[in-house]
Amino acid sequence: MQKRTVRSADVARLAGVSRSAVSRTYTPGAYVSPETREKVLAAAEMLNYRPNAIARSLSKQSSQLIGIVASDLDNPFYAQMLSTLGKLLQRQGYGILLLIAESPDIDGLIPNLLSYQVDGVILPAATLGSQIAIELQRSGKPVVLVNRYLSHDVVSSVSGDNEGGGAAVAELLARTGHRRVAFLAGLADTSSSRDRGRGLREELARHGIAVYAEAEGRYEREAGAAAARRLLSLDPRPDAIFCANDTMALAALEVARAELGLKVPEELAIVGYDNSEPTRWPFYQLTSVDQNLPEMARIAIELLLDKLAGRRSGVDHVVVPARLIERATTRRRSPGETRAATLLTPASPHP
Amino acid sequence: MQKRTVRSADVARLAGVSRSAVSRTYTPGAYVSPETREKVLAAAEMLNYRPNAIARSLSKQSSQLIGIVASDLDNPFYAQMLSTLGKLLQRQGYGILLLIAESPDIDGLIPNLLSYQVDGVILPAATLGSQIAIELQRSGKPVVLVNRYLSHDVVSSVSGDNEGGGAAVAELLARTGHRRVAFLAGLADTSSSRDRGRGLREELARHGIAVYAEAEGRYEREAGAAAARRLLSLDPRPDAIFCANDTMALAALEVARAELGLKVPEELAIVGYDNSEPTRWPFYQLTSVDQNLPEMARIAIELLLDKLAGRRSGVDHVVVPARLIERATTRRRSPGETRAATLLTPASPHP
DNA sequence: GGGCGTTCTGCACGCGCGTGCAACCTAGTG
DNA sequence: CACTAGGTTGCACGCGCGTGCAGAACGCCC
Repeated sequence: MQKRTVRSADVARLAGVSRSAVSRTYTPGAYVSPETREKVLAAAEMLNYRPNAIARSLSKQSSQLIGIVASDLDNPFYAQMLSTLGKLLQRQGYGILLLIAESPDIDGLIPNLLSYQVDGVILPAATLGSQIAIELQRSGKPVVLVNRYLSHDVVSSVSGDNEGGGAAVAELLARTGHRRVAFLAGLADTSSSRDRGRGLREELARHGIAVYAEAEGRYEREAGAAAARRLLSLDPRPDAIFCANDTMALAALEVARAELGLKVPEELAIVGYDNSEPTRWPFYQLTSVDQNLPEMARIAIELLLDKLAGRRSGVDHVVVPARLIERATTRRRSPGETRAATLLTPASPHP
Repeated sequence: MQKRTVRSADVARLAGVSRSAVSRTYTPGAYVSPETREKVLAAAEMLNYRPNAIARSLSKQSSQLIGIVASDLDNPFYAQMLSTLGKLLQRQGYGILLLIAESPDIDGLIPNLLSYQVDGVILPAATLGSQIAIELQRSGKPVVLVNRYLSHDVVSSVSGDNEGGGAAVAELLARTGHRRVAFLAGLADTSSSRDRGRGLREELARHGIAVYAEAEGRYEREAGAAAARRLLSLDPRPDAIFCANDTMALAALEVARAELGLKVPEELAIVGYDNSEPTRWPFYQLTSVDQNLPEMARIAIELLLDKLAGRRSGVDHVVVPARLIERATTRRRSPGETRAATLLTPASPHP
């Protein structure tokens, strides 16, 4: 049990040096003779001294804290994103100030973040109000958006190649003979959903095919199932559905199999997005698109730290390539197409 | 773009009052006349002033920050636990300092947490070294363990009623005529796995049944599947498997159905733990045990805040009742047992 | 008019640490 | 021995804010 907080002055007294010497011992690249440093460290050890980061922050005008605004942690993609971002930041010596976005008053919580003088902010969220990002940016702090970008070139971002992912899906579906391809969108006002749809549409068009039908499933299971039912009740029925995320794709798969008795992929192909864990489960084997989350996280951190270090200024938009992962809910390509297939068929998600 | 950080002195000057008046305006329960407060708020608004929480922390010797050590965010249970804890803390005006536990050097990161002068720490993790908790406790900060407890009465904790959960499963399996009940354990050195096993064992014993076999699946999918294969290759085969979490239970279910062609629940009953989302998916319909996560989170926060406010001292261990959720992977009770069944068959997880 | 209580304000110090600057010490050189 | 350069150290101030204390302003009553 710690009686009283140990200050650098206590260490200095015990070591027989000045407080400055203690401070410098803990400041990389400061002038301290080896002997002094030894004495200080010994005394610190004895007193169980830890520099007070709060005081340091105040003095140095930098908290070594990064704010992360998390939302949608029920979604494994964002949970893992948070975990990965956090690990990377920790390794760089940063602390993480976490803000859980609740629908009502995110705006009320952001100032709270700022009041702790975070050095920068990461916003990993497709569904977060853009207002926040702009406001943060205006406060002068480095901000990086993950998995969303703003049309006005105001805030830096890193996102997956949603358009490319959609296009890859279109290419596969077209080549394997589908002509009535439906799109099950996520949230209408997210760039991710829009771009996946656009990629699909444009690549299909290149093959002389139009998107057969569209519905919105808000990225959720129930809404996705309902949308799938609507799509599958069309006459003639779609022969393929591209869903803007895995959650909706799995729901669609269950509707198709259990409710309608459809054979997948023979009568209906289904493709998801995110390459989440359940896609690999034997009952599903869902063809999906991998976003390369680790790379997205890595780049987000890189962007942010570069800005902090003044190595980079201005606004960047980085797009991370996506990868189509073919599994059992889509038809195999015919042998004659092996070459094209090689480009897109992966062994492991990311080598 | 903020030119320079706005200090309380700037506000004071503009408002024509002293710096103290500004400070008191932002301190609930301090003496300020309504007119002064008005002037201050107007000036603050004009300058876009936000009190510097770092400086406040230093001065008040309290950071209003709670440390949360997160691990296993891939597990939806812990992801949601983090989310819930975070929301509750935010509503109470606390900030969250997040630490992602990485296997190698958690011990190296904890001091980092402490150096930011967190007011308290929450450790939601079954697999986290107990050493850390004890060390934290020794630093004099309030600590609450979630979903794990230490045998020595040293650190406060809140956990689910693992023993009761295991017992409820035993009761169900015994009543529905099973005699060869296997236990698929999680990690051997976690209290959660041990207690679930003990509850099962003791309640089965009360029905004159011994646990038929045991295996360890480390709470993971692959290891769980392997363990399930081992259990199911016994002769005679178990007629029920209780798995220490849903992940392993789903894996076992797939092994049973897809690899061995077993009919569930006719030939084999399977029960999981956590009542996670996939248990509700139509393909699985897994009987499971709900831990009442929201209640666990609520109590964890309550314990911590009570300690912070000095309303509670000493060590508490709170156990939150668990609830058996019967679905399609276990047999229905016979009509004669309706009364007993009512006790345990839930409509919704928690009313 | 004087005394007193109430309400509010400002002063000044402290929270724990970083760091520019000057002073100090040592060794080396002429 | 005098002098200088280089290496170390300590002093003192600042980071932005909270708060005890003394005093000011005001109103009230005798």
